[in-house]
Amino acid sequence: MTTQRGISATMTPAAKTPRTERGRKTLRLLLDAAASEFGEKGFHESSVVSITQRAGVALGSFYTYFDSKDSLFRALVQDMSAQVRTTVGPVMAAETDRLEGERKGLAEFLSFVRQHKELYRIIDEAEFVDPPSYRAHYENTVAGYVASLKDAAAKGQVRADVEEVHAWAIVGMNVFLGLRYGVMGEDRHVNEVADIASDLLTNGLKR
Amino acid sequence: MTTQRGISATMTPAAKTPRTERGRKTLRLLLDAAASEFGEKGFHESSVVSITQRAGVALGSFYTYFDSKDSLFRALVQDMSAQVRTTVGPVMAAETDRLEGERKGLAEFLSFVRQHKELYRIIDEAEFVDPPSYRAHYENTVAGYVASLKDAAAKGQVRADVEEVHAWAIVGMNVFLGLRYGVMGEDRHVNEVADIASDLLTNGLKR
DNA sequence: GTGAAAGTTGAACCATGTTTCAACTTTAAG
DNA sequence: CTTAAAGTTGAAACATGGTTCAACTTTCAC
Repeated sequence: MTTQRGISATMTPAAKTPRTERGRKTLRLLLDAAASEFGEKGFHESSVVSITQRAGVALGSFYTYFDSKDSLFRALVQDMSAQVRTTVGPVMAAETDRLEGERKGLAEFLSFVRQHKELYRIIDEAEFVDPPSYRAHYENTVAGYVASLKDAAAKGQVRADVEEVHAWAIVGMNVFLGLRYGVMGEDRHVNEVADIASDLLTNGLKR
Repeated sequence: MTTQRGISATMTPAAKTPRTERGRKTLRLLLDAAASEFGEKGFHESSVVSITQRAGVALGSFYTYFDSKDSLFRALVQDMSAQVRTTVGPVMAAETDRLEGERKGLAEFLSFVRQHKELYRIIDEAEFVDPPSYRAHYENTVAGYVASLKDAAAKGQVRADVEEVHAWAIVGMNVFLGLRYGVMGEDRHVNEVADIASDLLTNGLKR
């Protein structure tokens, strides 16, 4: 479940930039350890001590790279939010038909969640630990949906009256499907779920 | 935002039952104070000291009624979960047509959330403080949806193939609409949102 | 009225965990 | 090589806040 990744371009000064190779390595160790720890125990049950132990680094070293436990969490949320966007976005955009893009996008999202359960949980907890990050994450997501839905409407691919309410509804749908069929259990095939949801979204519930 | 309510029948032994009138009054003071405090600050920022201060009761009295801060939280989640069900359920059930029931139910849910922002937030945090309660809350909700959708399908009111995936999708939709148009902002009329969502759910996105 | 049960009180105890810091080691540029 | 900057270390200071408890007050059934 450990995510091997570098320090992305979107990583803000939440983390103090290391100057040497050794420093970069230590920072990455801390970030990966934190992702696992937060994912398993949640923010408040996680401790800096335990994170540094996981990382195989001394307690004091933590404060070479982060101002506080909170600032580490903030860094992680931003990193993860960006990861979701850059993973799912392109898959959706690649499709010319918006509804087909939605289906493919949901399948990709479910796979992503299954591979990154810990990161998914981190975003959820941001609602309480760092509300602005949480809001920003969903507002960004929804804004993207509104734009792309209006675009599709102009092309006649979906109904003409799409707006913000539809976008929130769709995002909520996807988030809960991710929670149930990504995090809570994997008792359904990703494509099966995506097909059913896509059909519901396209044609509605009426018979 | 303070919810004046008695000790409901569904309240489990999480709280020690008081034997006198005076005791019942104190317990109610503590529950109401806790609902406000958890709603404003979240579980971990809330303290037993502060809750007892709000309630105008001595610190030690808290432990006359609850084993721990956790057990208080658990009592609150159960109480609130039941409140949502008993408020929204009947409104939905009163309608003979399932799709119309869904519209009315969502409108009722949005109103409920606006009046009980603090309780809504408490359920969300249960994902981290008390996962079993959280799971139970949504699994109960979804189970109810599945049953009622299958019932409607038998009557020919909705498509015949409705199943669990649809239910999770609908619940996710409603939860996010509640988050956005109930908690985050009230910039839309409850009925407007319910109408749009209901239309989407009935007819889908295709033009 | 009376006394045993119920309820109240808040200081003290205790556990946990964040943050600081001064001595020490490693790195890498010149 | 040399040495200043970067990085490391972990014990200790510090802060917070949950929980206990023994003395005290109120309630209410008889």
